[in-house]
Amino acid sequence: MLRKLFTTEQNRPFCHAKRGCMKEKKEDRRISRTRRLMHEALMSLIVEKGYESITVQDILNRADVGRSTFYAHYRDKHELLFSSFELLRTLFEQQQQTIHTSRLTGRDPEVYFILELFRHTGQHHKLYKAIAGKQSGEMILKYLHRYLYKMLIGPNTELMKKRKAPPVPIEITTHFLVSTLLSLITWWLDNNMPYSPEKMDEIFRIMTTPTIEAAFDRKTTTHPAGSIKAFYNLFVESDCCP
Amino acid sequence: MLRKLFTTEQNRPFCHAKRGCMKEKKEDRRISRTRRLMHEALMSLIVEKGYESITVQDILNRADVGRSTFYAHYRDKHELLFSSFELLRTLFEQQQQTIHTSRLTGRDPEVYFILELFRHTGQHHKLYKAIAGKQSGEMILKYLHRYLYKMLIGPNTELMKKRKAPPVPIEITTHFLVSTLLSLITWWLDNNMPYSPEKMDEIFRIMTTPTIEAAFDRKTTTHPAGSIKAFYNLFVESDCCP
DNA sequence: TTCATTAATGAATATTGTGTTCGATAAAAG
DNA sequence: CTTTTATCGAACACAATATTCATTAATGAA
Repeated sequence: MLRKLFTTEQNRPFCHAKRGCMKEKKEDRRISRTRRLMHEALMSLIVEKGYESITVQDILNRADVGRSTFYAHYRDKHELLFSSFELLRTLFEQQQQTIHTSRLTGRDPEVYFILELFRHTGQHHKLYKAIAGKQSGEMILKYLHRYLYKMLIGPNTELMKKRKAPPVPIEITTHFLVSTLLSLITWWLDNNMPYSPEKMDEIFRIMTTPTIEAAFDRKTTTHPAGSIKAFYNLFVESDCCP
Repeated sequence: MLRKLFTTEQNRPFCHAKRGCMKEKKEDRRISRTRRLMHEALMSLIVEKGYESITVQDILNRADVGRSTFYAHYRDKHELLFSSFELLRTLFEQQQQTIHTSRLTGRDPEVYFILELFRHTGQHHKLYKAIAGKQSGEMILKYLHRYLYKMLIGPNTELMKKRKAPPVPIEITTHFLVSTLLSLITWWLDNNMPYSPEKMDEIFRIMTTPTIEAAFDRKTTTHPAGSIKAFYNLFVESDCCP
């Protein structure tokens, strides 16, 4: 029975990571092999001809798997793409976790978030280019936007609302920050990463810091560095589960 | 013959505007009527159920035209959407033209570009929401990005490159500015335009002005207003034809 | 008004892509 | 070795796309 595949995994077909899975069930080699093949097929196809124009048949040909096998794993190609993204996301969050715990002493870890994001993106640039580059689909970009929004700013909106009457409404500022970050990442990927992650991190700060100062009430902070620090403090510490 | 429709128009099926068309050929009323019906159908359908999920059959039902009629005009629904955007674009450019010629004396017209863009967007917000809002397809957003890029900055890149060694590469700054503008517009539309075009224009300046100053070499301009002015001077005067 | 032109019609049809089913096969686990 | 189960592959139903062509009717020009 094909459906058995789902019944054994109990409605969580994409639990690739160890996050939350106490029992490290050894996955059937055939399953991981098939999934890997399909992921690789999708990624290479996106780079070649763009996400939208890919058909399931293309994926089957490239991955060399049967039609029924595909639908045993994913409902459609969107779900396949989504699960690719989930793999990267959990990987990044694990790396974040280890970095933060190993840096208990030393300078504030919050400040490194953007840098780590660029590093991680560069590390897996082929995958990220497929997912977030020119050729990707709208769906995943919107999802990324929501994800970064929640990850960076969403849960801490209350903190930001305490400031009285900023010249620019807060929703716009947050929307703007996420858009800027996302546009920097996609630009970087689509232009074959001409600068280092460190440089991109620096650029992000140069471009957003003055805006943050201008958008929030400048008078509440005497030292400009204060507002920047306050903003970066909002970054991590969100238990976001989209 | 249905194909006659295209042979008479000689491979430029969407020459609705006068731009470049010297001979004002009176278009058959049936053609413009059919196209109008299909445009209206598409726009209302996008607002209702989102662009991606619309089928050609939906458009046919809503517009009440025959299947073959649709394909006589447009290759697919993408082309229909694209031609809708073209109508708005030429309308905006005509408005810009008349505004600029009527304001020969007075303050610099370049500065009004963003404001006029917001006003025009607000004026036709239903159409723009369909085209650029949450429900639209990604295709047109990417096209809008390219269009604004060319319109605002692209042709004048040489001018900007004369500045020596700015702290942020110019390509990134331009990309950033277009992304900011686009994200402001889509945010504004998706949130039912809670602020006036004037306020949005102000917000755009508040958010981008400090970045422009930071991204370009601050030391080359003594007066902050100078660099802003220089930037806005780059805006208009482009004969962009995407 | 008349008349040649041509856009629109609608029904038929080929084509493509999606998603499902099921018995047979082969690989993995125990 | 035996049981389990993921994969195969071919068939199928279905939905949507895109094309065709003879017929109808609206249009613009005389």
